[in-house]
Amino acid sequence: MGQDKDFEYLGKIQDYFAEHKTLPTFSHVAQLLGFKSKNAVTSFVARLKLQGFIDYAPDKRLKPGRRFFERIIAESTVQAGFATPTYGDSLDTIGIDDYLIEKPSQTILITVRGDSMKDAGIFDGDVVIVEKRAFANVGDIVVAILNKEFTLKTLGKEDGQFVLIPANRDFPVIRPNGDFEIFGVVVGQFRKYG
Amino acid sequence: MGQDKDFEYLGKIQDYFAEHKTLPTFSHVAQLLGFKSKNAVTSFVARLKLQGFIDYAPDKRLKPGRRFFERIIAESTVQAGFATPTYGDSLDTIGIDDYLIEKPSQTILITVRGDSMKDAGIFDGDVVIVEKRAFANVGDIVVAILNKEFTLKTLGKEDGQFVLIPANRDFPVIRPNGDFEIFGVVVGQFRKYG
DNA sequence: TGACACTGTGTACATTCGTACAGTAAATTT
DNA sequence: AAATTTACTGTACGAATGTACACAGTGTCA
Repeated sequence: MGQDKDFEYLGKIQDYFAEHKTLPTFSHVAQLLGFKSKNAVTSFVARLKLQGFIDYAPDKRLKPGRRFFERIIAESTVQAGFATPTYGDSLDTIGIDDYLIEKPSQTILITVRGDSMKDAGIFDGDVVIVEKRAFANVGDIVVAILNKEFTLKTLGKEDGQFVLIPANRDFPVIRPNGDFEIFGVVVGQFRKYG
Repeated sequence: MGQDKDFEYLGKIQDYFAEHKTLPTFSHVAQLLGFKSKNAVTSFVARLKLQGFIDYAPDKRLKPGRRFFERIIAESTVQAGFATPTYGDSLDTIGIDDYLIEKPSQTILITVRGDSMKDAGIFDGDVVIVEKRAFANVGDIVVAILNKEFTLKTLGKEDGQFVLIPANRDFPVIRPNGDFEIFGVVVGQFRKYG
């Protein structure tokens, strides 16, 4: 199938975008993919456009289509392993931003310092995605304002009183005497290695 | 200062990018900002370029500069707290993808099943970002192919032999007798709550 | 085998690009 | 008040853009 080759080409264009933050011109695409004619690009682009990977800007130049940033998620199971996925497979495919952030205007990113949420898989240096709102459920990981300080803890309840529980045995459960405020709820987390 | 007006203009251009995933041409910028001449754009762009917000693509068109996507990540410290960032909604959709994925075409996402990397902060259901390559350093978290099965472990060395170390005391260190292959290296991880 | 879609080549072309240069009007400096 | 700088207008222009059309090679399918 030409499909496979198109996806190989798409990969190169995605790499170009990752590097330059803009899509190449027709001529550059031709150069990038080894075509000797710009017209080869025209039809190639038309194919990708049908599938939503590439689109046209108001001025006919190329711009990323709605699926351009999508990524394939493969399933790994400890025992069974997984196969290398391709676009053809009907696996979930997502853009990470869209997946993690639902309400951009109410969402902020916070780099976490300290190990108090270590056992919840939130390490020093991780970034948490926080949706700003005043209400949370027991069990949610929340950003709370306590004594005018922000802190990241799991929201719990003891004897009808809300408590803030760290996910690390070395830290104490906080039982706020006065009141505290919920700044937001952690809806996601990410980490970069290296 | 003209500075303020420039930033106001920059905001409009960032909005344009958020919508179109590409920067406008000089003519469109003029239109967007209410200029009647393209040349007004030339000098305006020159100013933003000096500050690193906008750059030129290989073909002289505009592309986002290194500071264009500056995302507002607040720092949280356990004791000191953090301040609410000012530009709440300038998180663009490309931000996280771009941060986590450097080589899109060689990168795949894998949903992790099992608790074998729990102590490394990789939980059941988390998604890891894997850059496909055959070589890794000791200490890297790798996806290895062992007995035709894929597995996620930390790469270690014992007596000059590579070993695969799970980040969970309940799992054994794997000392491959035969050879194993490195499928890729984990360069990032993310998780969604709720 | 022949018809026919694909994929890419090569040439031609109107449109649009970003830039150069000359000029105006207002703000800033001296 | 004169000189200079800044911010923008307006026209002109070579270069590069994306598109159109004719054509060649390859594989597919009846």
